[in-house]
Amino acid sequence: MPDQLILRVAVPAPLYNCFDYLPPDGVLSSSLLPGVRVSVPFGRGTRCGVLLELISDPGTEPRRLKPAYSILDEEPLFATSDLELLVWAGRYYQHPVGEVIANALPVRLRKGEPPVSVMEKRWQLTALGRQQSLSELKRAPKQVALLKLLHDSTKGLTQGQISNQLGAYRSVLQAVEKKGWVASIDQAASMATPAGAIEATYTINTDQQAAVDAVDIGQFGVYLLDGVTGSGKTEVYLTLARNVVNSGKQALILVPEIGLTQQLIRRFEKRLGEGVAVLHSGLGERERERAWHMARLGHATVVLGTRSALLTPLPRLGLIVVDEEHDLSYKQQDGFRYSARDIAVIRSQRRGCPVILGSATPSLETLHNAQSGRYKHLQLTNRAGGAKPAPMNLLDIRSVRLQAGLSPVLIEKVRETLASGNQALLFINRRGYAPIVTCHDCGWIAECRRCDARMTLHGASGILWCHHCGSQRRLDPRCPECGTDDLRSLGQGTERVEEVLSQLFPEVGIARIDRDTTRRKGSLDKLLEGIRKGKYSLLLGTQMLAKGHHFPDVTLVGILDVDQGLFGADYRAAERMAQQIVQVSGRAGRAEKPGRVLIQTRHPDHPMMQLLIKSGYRAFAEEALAERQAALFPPFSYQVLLRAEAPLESAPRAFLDEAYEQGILLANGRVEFWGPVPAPMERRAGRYRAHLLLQSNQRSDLQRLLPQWVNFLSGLKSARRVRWSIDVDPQEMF
DNA sequence: AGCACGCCGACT
DNA sequence: GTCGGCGTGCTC
Repeated sequence: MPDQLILRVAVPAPLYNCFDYLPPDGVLSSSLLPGVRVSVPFGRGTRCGVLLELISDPGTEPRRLKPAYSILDEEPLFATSDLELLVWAGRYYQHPVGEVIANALPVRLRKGEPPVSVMEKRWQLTALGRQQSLSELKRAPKQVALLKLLHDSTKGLTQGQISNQLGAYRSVLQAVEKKGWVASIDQAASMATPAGAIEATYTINTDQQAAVDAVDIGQFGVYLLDGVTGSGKTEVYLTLARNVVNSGKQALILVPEIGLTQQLIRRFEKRLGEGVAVLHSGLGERERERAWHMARLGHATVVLGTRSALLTPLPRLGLIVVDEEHDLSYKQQDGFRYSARDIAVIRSQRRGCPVILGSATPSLETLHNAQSGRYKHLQLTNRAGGAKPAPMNLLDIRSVRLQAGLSPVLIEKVRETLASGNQALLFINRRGYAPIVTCHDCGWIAECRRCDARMTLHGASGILWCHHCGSQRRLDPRCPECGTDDLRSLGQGTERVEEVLSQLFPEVGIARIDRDTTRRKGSLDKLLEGIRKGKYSLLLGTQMLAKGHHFPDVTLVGILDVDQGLFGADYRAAERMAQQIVQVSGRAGRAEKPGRVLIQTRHPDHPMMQLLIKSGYRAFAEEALAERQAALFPPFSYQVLLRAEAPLESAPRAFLDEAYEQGILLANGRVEFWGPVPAPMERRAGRYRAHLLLQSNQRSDLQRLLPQWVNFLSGLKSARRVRWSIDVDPQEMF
């Protein structure tokens, strides 16, 4: 029997193996290239997978193979090295390859639709065509009309434009093309071709220059770019990206979800020219796919995007930047639970190019790697123009009468700030009007029916909203327990603070920035624009305020409710709180207008807080790292979290108990098992949740265990009664 | 995950 | 007699 080519296809399904097929009937083997999409029969239906590799060994395959239906792409969408990275990521995070690869594709391509064209063909007269005298062409009036039309256009015309003018002209176009009088050019490709080296149109300071010089563009290296807000990390990114582009390579810039504003995009486009492709959720499917193709084809020289942009195929990748590397949005929280930051490091290593992790508040993992010498530590110490970091002070609010969470001292400071013509920023990490609604008579509290959580009141008028499952209901003015109409709302969210502020400062423009005011596309950009122009003097919002945007006229930052972070449910709570405080504080002030930060707390003596206030983030981080080391928590150990949830209360536990038994057996004492335990909020959206935490000093111990364990788990009967998932390097425990 | 097959309760 | 419940098994 002659060798038969077999296609190994990554099919999107929650199954851990690949599937083998015979080539489609009548397809040339030259079109069977790894990286093309393949339409295949799967179960009862049809699916669109990606060809991973060709194997030529028929003997090892016992089952009957079906032929694939068709090859969907003329050229591979992924290079072999891109596929290898995705396969690696699937193994590392224990997620089916087919779904990992599907994650890397724009939605339309995932569904098997033909790729959108990036080539906008434009037709132009050739030199020969220009020489033709039209009067000699009396017998071909249509050709004359076409040539005349093209003669009058400078940039050439698309097929669509021509048919708009002249109707059906396909055959005529072909005829004159054959004569060599007209030719088409590829617009997309020509647009992105750099006209020459991009010039440095700005100057950077010596700190920034030193950071740029320290990066070896030619080889792999991880660099922590550690610089306070306003120290100009973006200038460093821009300079490095420019150098990389000028050497003929591509730069990939990742930013947190909320950090990708119109302002940042314009800045990159202005500096780095037309080769910038932006990938983010604000784009329509076709636009997004077009940008993706531009990157894949190498036409885009800079790719700017959020988490998923990391998976974009890039033929000439020469630099990856992960801005605000501590940001949690780099970790996908469902499905394929990957960390774009961590895969960025692996991708750079495989590619042999540098990766820059930038942050004013580096994650403890990254800081640890920098201290141990695995990452190179670059520091930007000076803020632009010599601005000093804003001093932080604690406001003891024990036994202080608060007005919507604002102490009299803070209100007075806000008043002074506004009176002097500056802006004030208030940070409160809670949206809505009030987090608790209770009956003053009987003590009833409004709770979600599907979660172990209280409902948040939205709009003083009264809609109760569960922030965990999204369910809503009207607030009945009467207590459902005792019928009294003395319901009261306790605590405050951004809406109530805004209400009180507008009473206290009726003349002042207030910008509230939270998920509710920025839901619509472009509304965040609009608010930021208003702030920049001075339309608003009081800025109020949740952590969205802490990300990426700088407000130079803000001279006072007030943090309202810092205490929840001090005693949070998981061991990362303190790290997050510190990052948040420093990030928010960094929004304030500039050289000639020093800022000031006031933090309200009921625990003014908390040692970690004291350390942060007095000595700054680095000192705090050192101490937090020492604590982690003592407790052998990450980054001094590695974790995997097995989660399970089900409508039936006993189901997750039953599944996790079996998982535990087998896990212990497979681990052979090299992995610690914690649990199973109920999740911090056991019931959420009507499902009971529990998890089992695995920890080890060696990544490899966990990695060795996982494939067998996951295989065992997928075969469990009790697994059918739950939704379960594996989270490698979990960031959040709930 | 989907989807079909298969074996037991209340309906025209 | 059937319609349909979801337990179980499979997807090259």
